[in-house]
Order: sequence, then C-alpha cells, then structure tokens
Amino acid sequence: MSSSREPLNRARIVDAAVRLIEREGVEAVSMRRLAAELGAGTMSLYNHVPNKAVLVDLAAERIMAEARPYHVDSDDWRDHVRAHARAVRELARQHPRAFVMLATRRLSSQAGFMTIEAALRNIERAGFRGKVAVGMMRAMVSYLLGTLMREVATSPELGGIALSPYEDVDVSAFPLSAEVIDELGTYDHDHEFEFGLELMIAALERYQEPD
Amino acid sequence: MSSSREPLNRARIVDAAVRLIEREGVEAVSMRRLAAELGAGTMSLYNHVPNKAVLVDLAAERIMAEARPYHVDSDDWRDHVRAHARAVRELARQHPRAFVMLATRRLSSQAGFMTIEAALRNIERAGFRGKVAVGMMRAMVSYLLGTLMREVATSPELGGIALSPYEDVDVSAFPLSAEVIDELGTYDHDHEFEFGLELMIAALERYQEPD
DNA sequence: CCCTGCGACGTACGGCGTACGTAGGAGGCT
DNA sequence: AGCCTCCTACGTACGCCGTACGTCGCAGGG
Repeated sequence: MSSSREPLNRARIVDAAVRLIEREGVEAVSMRRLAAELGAGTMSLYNHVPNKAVLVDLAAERIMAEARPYHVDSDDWRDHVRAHARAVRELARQHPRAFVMLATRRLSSQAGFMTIEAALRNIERAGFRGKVAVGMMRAMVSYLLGTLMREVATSPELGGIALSPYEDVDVSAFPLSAEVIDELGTYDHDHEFEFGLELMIAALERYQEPD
Repeated sequence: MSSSREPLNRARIVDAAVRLIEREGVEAVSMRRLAAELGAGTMSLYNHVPNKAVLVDLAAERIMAEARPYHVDSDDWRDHVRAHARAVRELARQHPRAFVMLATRRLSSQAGFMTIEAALRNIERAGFRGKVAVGMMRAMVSYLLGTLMREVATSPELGGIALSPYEDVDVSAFPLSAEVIDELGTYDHDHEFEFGLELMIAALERYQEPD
C-alpha cells in the first residue's frame, strides 16, 4: 500500500495505527495488518516500536493531541465550563472508537495536561483554588468520562447494541422504572449531556455561595 | 481440575468464567483455559455456550446479580443516595477487573434494573419524578461510572500504572497545574469519591429550591 | 435389539504477538 | 580501497487464540 519506498519510521507507523483505530477500533489493530498496510514486513515494525502495547499508547497520545483548544467569548466562568465540556464531547464523538480506548488508559502527556490546565483555569474563574479546585476538576472529569462512555460505547454502529435493551425483563417488578419506561428506553444524548452539565455547574455554584 | 466427574453444564462454565475474571481479568479468559480448569475438552464448552462473547456476557450478568441491595436507616434522601453510591463503589472495589468489563457493556438484566429502580427511588425521595428524575439518575450513574472507572482502572495491581504519571512533562508551561502538582499526583480515592458525591447531592439540592 | 440423538472430544485452519537469527547496505576508519 | 561496525528490514518459528467440522460413544426409546 501507500508508497512503500518511504523508509519505515515511528511516525509513519503511529499514523497508520491511528487511522486504523479510527476506522475500525483498537481491536482491529494487529502488527501484521499494520505492516501490510505500510507495505513492510511485520517484524520491521519492531525496529521502531518496542511492542504493540506502547504502539497503541503512542496512538492514543497522538489522538489526544488533536484536541483543539476551545474558544469562547465570555466573562462568565459557566460559559467556559460549558465550552470546555462540549469540546471534550466533540472529541469523543469524532473518535468514538478511540475514545473508549483513551478512557481506559491513564494519560501522562503534554496533551492531557492542556485539558487539565484548561479545566483548572475555568474552575479558578469560578473562584476556587488549590485542593478544592482539584477535587472539582476531577469530579467534572469523572462526569464527562462517565456520560461520554455511556454515549459513545452505546452508539449503535459500535458493535451490536440491542434495539430495546429491556426486552426480556419483567418491568412490573419495578414500579418507578415502569412509570418512566419510555424515558428509560430513549436516549437524547444532546439533551442528557446538557442536563448533566448544568447539574454539575449548579453544584459548583452551590459551593460558591455557602449556606 | 475440580472433580471432572460432574457433567458439563452452562452454570458450571459460567461459574468458572466468573472466577477466572475476578482472579485475572477478562483478558485472561480463553476457551482452552476454561476447559482445562473444568477438566474438559475445549470444544465441549460449545455444547453449552454458542461462543466466547456470550459466555463473557453471561459472566457479566452473573457478577452484576451479586450486587447486594444496600440498607440504610434514615428518612433523609441524601443518606439513601450516599448509601446507594457507596454500595456501587463497594461492588466496583470488590471486583475491580470485572467492573471495567461491566462498564463497557450495556446491561439489560434484571440485576441492572434493581440498581436503576433503587436510584430512581432515592431521587423520588428527593422530590423529583418523571423525565427530570431519569435525567438525574443518569447523571448520577455517569458520575459513578466515571469516578469508579478512574479509581479502579488506575489501581496499581491492575496492570502497570506508572508511579508518577507526570514524569516526562514540563509542567512549567501549565501554571495552575504546577501550583497544585502535588495534589495532582496524589489520589485519595475515599476522599475524592465522597467529595464528588457531595457535589452531586448539592446539585440535586439546588434543583429542589430553585432561585 | 437396534436406532436415534446428544454430549464430549480431536483435529485443523487462520489468526495473533513476538523471540531470534540473518542479510544487506550505509558510514566511518585506516 | 578495503574493512569493520551498526542499523534496519525481514523470514521463520513458537505458543497462544477462537472456532468449524467430523467422529465416537453412550443413554433412552421403539
């Protein structure tokens, strides 16, 4: 495939891995396939990358680095938090298969720090610093991670989610669930994300003005 | 291994899978190994289970079903929310390797509904019903999923997390991060979990008394 | 007594990650 | 020029994996 005259190098390999991950998910990545795609011998890859695990790590970092810094024109910290959260969501939606992978991996990259720094800046804007700010930042990250995992790992094109997840369960044993069963079966991800986001913002606001 | 005189059946196979998952994680599960552990031929498993994917699903459901309903003596909905969240956390900590698996899978089981119903009950106690309650429940689930993923996927015994994740990054470019770098490198999961939990509760409270 | 059906199992295929050994070419040295 | 050293590419092979397929033996019914 693509001009096999180019000598192999780490960048080209990682590139190919990223493309493959975005196209078919991590589980589709194999050293043999990658090599074939690069028109190289399988074992040649090992001259540039110690093993598959770190290759995947490198790919994860590369994808993370694609995150564009968001921009927003406002003095209100809430708008910044919103913009930041939406930017993360955008990244997740653009790379659904990669996101699941990123989510289960601890990041230690420059790119990861950019996100952390931006989140801390927003929380500082809201009037928090130090330990409390870190706690809030982490809670925010947890919420984002959670919703986006749910949104993205649930998307139908990603591997056979049942149409109605509640087919073979007798709901009558669960009165409250039964009452809102239609709601439970429906996912309006836009709405849910924004709802949860406002909930998180409300929580921060409440800490601002203590009783 | 263990009394190979017993005839094979689905329950025994799923049991073995669960044990193996809890001991060494999903990635350690293989049909050959499972069969060996049961003192059976590899292909005999396929008489009781169509393929590995559904076997793992069955194991996931079985683990989920182990979740004990929590109990708490209080009239305050906050205490119920706390108890529920802590029960989920306990489950995650008792089965860290299984939890990561459960988290990336959509549940449609009876057991899953028990959790949903309990969460809805608590939120109803706080005075919310219908669509709003579902949104809140989902936000709560997202937060729980997120923190617990972070807590559990990060635990050192689960596959080589670097001691200090921020070794080779130049923090000086990130002033706010630098300011709290010690905090960032430290994880007090108990404290963090409770902090985030109170944040979520605060958010619900704020919805109770609208400005 | 035979027939039928089912569960257990062996073999084999095409995949995987990667250890290891080899070969060839580029660059520096004398 | 000749040689040596080092780096990269690559082939082979090992031990895993999931599972399709075919066979065999045995239990139960006619």
